Amino acid sequence: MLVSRPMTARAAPNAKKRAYHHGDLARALVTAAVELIARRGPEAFTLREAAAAVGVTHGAAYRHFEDKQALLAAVAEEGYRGLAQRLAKAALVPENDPRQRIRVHAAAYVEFALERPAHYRVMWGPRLNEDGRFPTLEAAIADAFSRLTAEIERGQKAGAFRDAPTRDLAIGVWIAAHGYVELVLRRRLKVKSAKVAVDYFLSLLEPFLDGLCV
Amino acid sequence: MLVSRPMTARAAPNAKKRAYHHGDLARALVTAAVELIARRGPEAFTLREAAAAVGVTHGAAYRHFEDKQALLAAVAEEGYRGLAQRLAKAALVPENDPRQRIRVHAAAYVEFALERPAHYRVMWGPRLNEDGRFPTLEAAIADAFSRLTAEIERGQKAGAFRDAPTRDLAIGVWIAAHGYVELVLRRRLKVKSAKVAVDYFLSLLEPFLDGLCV
DNA sequence: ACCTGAACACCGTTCAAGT
DNA sequence: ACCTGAACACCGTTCAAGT
Repeated sequence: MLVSRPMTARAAPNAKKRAYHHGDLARALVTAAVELIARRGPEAFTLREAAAAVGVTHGAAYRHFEDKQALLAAVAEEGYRGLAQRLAKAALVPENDPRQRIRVHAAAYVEFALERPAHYRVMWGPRLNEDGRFPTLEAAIADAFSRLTAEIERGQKAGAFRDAPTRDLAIGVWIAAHGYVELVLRRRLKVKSAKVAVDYFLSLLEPFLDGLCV
Repeated sequence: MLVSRPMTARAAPNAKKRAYHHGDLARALVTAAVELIARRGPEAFTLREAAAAVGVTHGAAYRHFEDKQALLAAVAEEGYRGLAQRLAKAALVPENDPRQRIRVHAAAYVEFALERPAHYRVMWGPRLNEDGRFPTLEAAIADAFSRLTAEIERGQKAGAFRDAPTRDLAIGVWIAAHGYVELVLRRRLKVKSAKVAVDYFLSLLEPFLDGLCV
């Protein structure tokens, strides 16, 4: 986790210690990386460009991140935190029908991914799955996923959902949502707009929801 | 430096045009790429190493492939052809229950992916989705997917599946299978063996199958 | 402690030149 | 026509040196 420093990038109007010290270079690099990735895609992203974007030599990044993957892990982590927030917001809808609540959560997931396709792809980056190398990332993933589990549990407690392992049903929603997002992002499925994409996903989910509800 | 150069399987046994002509360099590069990727992962794969593996200068690859992506597209295409074959084999099971037939197809998909995780990841490579750049790849994808559609149609004609658009139900199976594979390959889900992974997937699919069947 | 500047060992891509 | 050899413009990573 990042330790707060006296000076942040956007504060200090007449700061003078910019000579070679940056306020919070780690944070600034992540922010720059998120923006660069959103603009030009994860494949085009380079450490050097991120460093240049915050006005620093590329070697400086290694004082804060072990390597490029570590920076990407931080980017992914921020993504999962945003996803968790979005799902938390979904949980606040004034709706009591458990089935409809699952729809709202599933829609929130897909919406989030399609709003930031490049960032979402970093969240599934190939080098982010090395056994326990990025524990805070794993925690963020678990936290986001727990929102789905909590919602399934709610429906089960209300007696609306089938009596199967809660976690398994939550994974069922997750694989459907993620699989769908991939099909769209990889253009296996052409969609005219994000809204159409979300509605179509909800229609695909209907058989599962029928099976989910008792 | 002596590099062994395996002739392609169907090439002339005692061809002598090795001077600087290769029998079928395009094919050989794809084969070498598939093997390298399987051994060291898609991220570590380089054009130069593939060229070296077949005993040719890296620049030579450009006589046969426009760029690295074109070679990867050929690798992906071969993957989808293998997947289509596997699904075709699944369709031959002596089983008439439509629901069980879908299980067999879904299991075949996941098995295939987990047998060759690196190759499977190339099949979903980020640069393979550019509008119509690789038409033969797109055809191979469509062919593989059509096996799922055909199976859903079969069940619908038998009156076993719900009366929803055939394609939508097939996509439902696809997103579940692909989403699940991703969770496993990206270690979001830990599985002890491929067999356990397949069985677990089938259990996750049950709610969908309940909703699919009328 | 934090960053620079220069180096290193790689890449993908291009292209004149050979055969 | 097909391939080589050398070049080009990049990468990620490392590290002595500056402040």
